[in-house]
Amino acid sequence: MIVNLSGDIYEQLSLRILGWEYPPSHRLTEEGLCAEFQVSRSPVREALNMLVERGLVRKNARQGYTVRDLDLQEIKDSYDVRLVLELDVVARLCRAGVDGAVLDRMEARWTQLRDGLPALSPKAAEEDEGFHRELAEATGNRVLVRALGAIDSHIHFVRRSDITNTERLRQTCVDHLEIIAALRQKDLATVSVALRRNIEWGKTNVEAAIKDALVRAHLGR
Amino acid sequence: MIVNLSGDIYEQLSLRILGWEYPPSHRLTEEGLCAEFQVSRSPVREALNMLVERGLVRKNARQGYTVRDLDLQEIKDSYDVRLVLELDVVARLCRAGVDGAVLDRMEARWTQLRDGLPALSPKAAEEDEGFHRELAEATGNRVLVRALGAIDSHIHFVRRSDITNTERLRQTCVDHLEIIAALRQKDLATVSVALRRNIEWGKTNVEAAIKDALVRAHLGR
DNA sequence: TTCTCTTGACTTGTATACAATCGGGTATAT
DNA sequence: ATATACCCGATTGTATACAAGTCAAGAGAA
Repeated sequence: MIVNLSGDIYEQLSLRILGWEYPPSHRLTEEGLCAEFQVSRSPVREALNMLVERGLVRKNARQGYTVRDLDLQEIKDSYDVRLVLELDVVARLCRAGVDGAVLDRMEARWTQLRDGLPALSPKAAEEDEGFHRELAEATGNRVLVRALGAIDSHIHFVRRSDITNTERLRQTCVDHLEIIAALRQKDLATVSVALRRNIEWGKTNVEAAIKDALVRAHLGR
Repeated sequence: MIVNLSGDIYEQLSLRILGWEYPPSHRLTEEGLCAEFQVSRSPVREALNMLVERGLVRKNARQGYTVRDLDLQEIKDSYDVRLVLELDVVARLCRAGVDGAVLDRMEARWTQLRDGLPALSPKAAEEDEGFHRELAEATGNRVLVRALGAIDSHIHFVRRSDITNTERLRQTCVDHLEIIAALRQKDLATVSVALRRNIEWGKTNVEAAIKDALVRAHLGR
C-alpha cells in the first residue's frame, strides 16, 4: 500500500545507492527520475532532499544532485565515533544492568546463528546492526540511539560488505556472545575488549570492503 | 542578497522556534506561512521539511506541522551524550596535541571575556558553543564534529538560557581557561574534570533554563 | 591562435492548480 | 437520546507551468 510517493522514491533510491547500483558521483536529475518513476517533480524533489539530509546525495545549488562519493577517512572516522558511543552504551548497561530475559533472547539468537553459519550470510549485516541497535536501545537513551543510527546509516553500505567470509561471521558470533555473557556479569572490562575487537575489525577492513562492494556492483550488471 | 527562499524561511523559522516565539505544539500550516512570507507553498514546504529533519518541527501526515514540544528527558540525554563525545574530543587532543597558536588564541579570547564579563552576556551562548566546536574541529574528525553539531542544535534553545547570571559566566570562563591550560600540558585527568564540570552544570539547570526561557518569551510580547 | 561575448540547452527554483485525505459537525434513523 | 452515516471545510499530497540561473559551445574580433 502506497501512502506517499516521496517516501517510496526515497526508499528506492536509498536501496539503489546503498546497493552500489549507481557509481559514486553519479548524477541524478529531477526530470530523469520523474521519467523513471512516472511521477511529477514534487515527490522526486522531496525524496532527493531527504537523501541529501541523510548524506547519501550531494546537492549543488542550481546544478543538480550527485551520488555521494566515498571518503575513506570519513568512514574510518565514523567507526571511531561509533566505538566511543558503543563503549558508553555497554558502560551504561554494566552500571544499570540489563533485563535477563532480553539477554536470554539475544543469546539464543546468536547461538542459533553461530550453529547455522551458512544461513546467516545474506542477512549478516542486518543481524549485526540489529544487535548493536538493541544494545543501544536497552540504555533507554534515545539521543544515543539516534546518534548511533545516524552513523550506522552512513556506514551501512560498507558494513554490508564487511562480513564476507565464514571465519569473519564466526568471529562476529563469538564476539556478540562474549559481549552478552560479560553484560550478564556486569564485567565492563571484558565487554569493552570484546566490543572494541568487534568494531575495530570493520574499520581495518574498510578498504577491502569497498573494493569488494565495487566488484559486486559491477558483476551485478 | 537572497539566494533561495527555502533557506531564508528555514532560517527565519529556526530563529523563531529557538527564540521561543512559538509555544510548544504550536501549529504551523503551509498556507499560513505562505501568506506571512508572501511566497508560494513550494519553498515553505521545503523549509518545513528541513525543520522536521532538524527536529525542530514535527510532521503529522496529512494533518499538519507542529512546533516540537519539549522533552525534558531527551534534553538531559543529549547532555549525557554530549559529555561522552566531548570527553573523547579532549582525550584525542591530549593524545595528538593541539597547535600552540590555536591554544594561544583561545586563551586570549577567554581571558578577555573573563575580564569583561558584562559585555559577554548577550553572546554568551554563541561564544560557549564556538569554544566547544573549535575543540571538536581541532580533532580533525569530521564525523565527531557533525555528531556534536546535531546535538548542539537540539539543545541550543536551552543553552541560550543556560548562562544566566554573572557567577555562571565567570565559572564558564574559568572552566574554559582551565581546559585550555590542561590541554597545553596534555593533562587528560585535569581537562576531563573541568570539562565534566562545565557540561554537567548545564544539565542540572535544564529545568530552570526552560522556565527562564518561557518567562522571557512571554515578557517579550 | 586566443580571448571574449553571446546564445541556447539543461537544470533547478518558484508559483499555482487540482486531487486526496482527514476531522468535525450535522442530519437522520433507530 | 444515541449512534451512525454523510457532507463539508481545512490541509497536505501531487502535477504542471513558468522563471531564473549555470555551464559550455561556438561565433567573432583582436
